[in-house]
Amino acid sequence: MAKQITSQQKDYAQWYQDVVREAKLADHSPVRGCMVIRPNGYALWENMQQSLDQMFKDTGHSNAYFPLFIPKSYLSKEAEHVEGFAKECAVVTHSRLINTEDGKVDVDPESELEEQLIVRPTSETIIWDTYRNWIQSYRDLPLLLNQWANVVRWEMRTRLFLRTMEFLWQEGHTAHATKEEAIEETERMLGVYQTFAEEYMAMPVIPGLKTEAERFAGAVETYCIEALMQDNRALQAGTSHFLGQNFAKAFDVRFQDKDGEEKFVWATSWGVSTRLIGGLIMTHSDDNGLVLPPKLAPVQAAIVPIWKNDDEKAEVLSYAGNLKSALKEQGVRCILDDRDQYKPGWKFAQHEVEGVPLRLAVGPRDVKNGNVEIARRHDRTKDIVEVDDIGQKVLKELETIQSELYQTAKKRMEDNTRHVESYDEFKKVITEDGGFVYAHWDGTTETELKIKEDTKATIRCIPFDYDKSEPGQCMVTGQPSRGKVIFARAY
RNA sequence: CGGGGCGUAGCGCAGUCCGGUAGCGCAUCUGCUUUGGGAGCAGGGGGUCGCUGGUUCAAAUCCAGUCGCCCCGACCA
Repeated sequence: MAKQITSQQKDYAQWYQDVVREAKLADHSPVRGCMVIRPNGYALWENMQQSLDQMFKDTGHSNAYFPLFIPKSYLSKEAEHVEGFAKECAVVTHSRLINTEDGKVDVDPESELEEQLIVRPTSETIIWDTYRNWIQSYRDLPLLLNQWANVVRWEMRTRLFLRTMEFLWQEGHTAHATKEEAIEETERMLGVYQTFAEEYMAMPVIPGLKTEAERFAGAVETYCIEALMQDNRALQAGTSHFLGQNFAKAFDVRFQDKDGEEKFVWATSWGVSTRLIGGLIMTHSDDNGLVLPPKLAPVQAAIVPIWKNDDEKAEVLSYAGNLKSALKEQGVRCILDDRDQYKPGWKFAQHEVEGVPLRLAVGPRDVKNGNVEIARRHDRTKDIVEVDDIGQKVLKELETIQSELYQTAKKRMEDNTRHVESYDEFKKVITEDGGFVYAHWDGTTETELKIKEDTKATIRCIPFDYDKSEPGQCMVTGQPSRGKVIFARAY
């Protein structure tokens, strides 16, 4: 039925691209590595934004906006930070174009900038430079800001939503008087991300700590949530960083504490991006196209009327109109697809490939019998139900779907999480099964890199229950290990 | 940056080997019939064949450049 979608089994990467295209989420732009987010994709992002934004507000944060351009010199102020991002920065060097004789345009060599500008790959530097001016006293703390923005990272290899050169995200940047408070904030926001991933995206995640090799450039600790995609590769879905006093020192952000002493502030930053859309696709969708969780679906229910002649059309549309009102009354995001130029079958297929969770079909038969046909996208089941109390019934269906999507995804993650004891076993499992693999590791970057080189697997995180797990010996070196960490091949 | 693939109508492609009026499917427009899982028939519109140069009576096709995009790897959210 699906038009142009390669099966997951045949070629998962191609399937992913096909779904993005057929569900009209995004197009490739004329510029390599950039994407045009189409209305369907952007509506999804808006719903994500809305939910997250509310959660940020509920935890005391305010939104602000910092500039796209960052003076080049700022990047050099925090040594590790610059090292992490230097290789992927877009640089603005000129400010003008001129017309050339052959009717084209060229950069005006005379417009060269005195100080070149970096297009932000992230905003720590410009924000901390600003915070210096805003923070003098402990009374100015904590400073809890977030911004919704685009950032640019000059990537070698891109994939729509998962890694593009420009992407949309939010970045929270907070300043605190004490280390403890900053760590608490880092953990709190990771919790927000976990809640969002699980309750809204219906995407189970494992929260944990990044190893030194995977840590954000400039952070003391990076916390993350890791999800497992249908092809058994891991996806870092969100990160929250405890920045210590690194940026405070680099940008000289001090405050006078209650005890009268001048101290550097403690910092955090945290972000999720349009990458989440990629994660959403690879968590729930199938060979028929996109599957969306009701809480984030731009359209939760599509009503498709069916008629043969004008008389039927009139009565079916009237019936369907009442149906729509009943759903709207319950706050269901629904559309009545009364387009005349498409046949019902075409509409069924379109809403299916675009991931609309519920389809309500009504024809003359239903009008006569007081029924509605309800079709669920995620498991492709259909039922005829009585139209009485349809609003409540639909709400209930949406709740069930949301929960079933989560349960299915969670079971898949659990079924693909394995424990190994030896390196041979590890290599076999990583290669043949993929998924999350718990194994003992001696805690050194050297061993981690060797494993990566041997198997392409990286440590996705040191899970939070690490200290509770059994000590053992590193599967590679035999050195003592405090507990098992989670490996996977990742996006 | 390596390996592979592709640039021909809005989209997907054939045509290129072997040079000879630029085609097919979908989409689009008009009309009629249709409508419970991507409708049928008839008629129409739409193209600097990525770009530059060369060979030739003649180039989408051959030759030499060049630009771009996609996929797979190395780096990364």
